[in-house]
Amino acid sequence: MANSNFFEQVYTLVSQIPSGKVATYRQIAILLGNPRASRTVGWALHQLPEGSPVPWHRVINAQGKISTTTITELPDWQKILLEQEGIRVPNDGRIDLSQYQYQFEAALG
DNA sequence: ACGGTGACGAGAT
DNA sequence: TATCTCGCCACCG
Repeated sequence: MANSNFFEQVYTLVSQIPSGKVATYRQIAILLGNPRASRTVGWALHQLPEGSPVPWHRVINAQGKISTTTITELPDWQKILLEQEGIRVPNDGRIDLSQYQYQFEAALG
């Protein structure tokens, strides 16, 4: 179908993450069969338009921290969104993955 | 077809 | 533990 692109698969997978849970770029990459394509996963989310229904804010790096390097506003914005969903973000910015990381059970449909 | 790009990751210092 | 460096790979013009 139209969703054979790597990007589309990323979007589909990220859309499965429920409110209050998070996933890592590496986790997504592994589920898509490319353990080393984590950068591409991040890039795919970077390309999302502003009004996208994809919950991009629920994806963080393997350290449990918010990435969003150069873009100034996004880090705080993403933190706010996560806290609104009940995720506790410590002062050092490290989210407890053992508590909040979502385990994709059924992956793609 | 080719090379630059980039919300990453892991190892080295 | 904090930083720095380098390798990775799909997308786009």
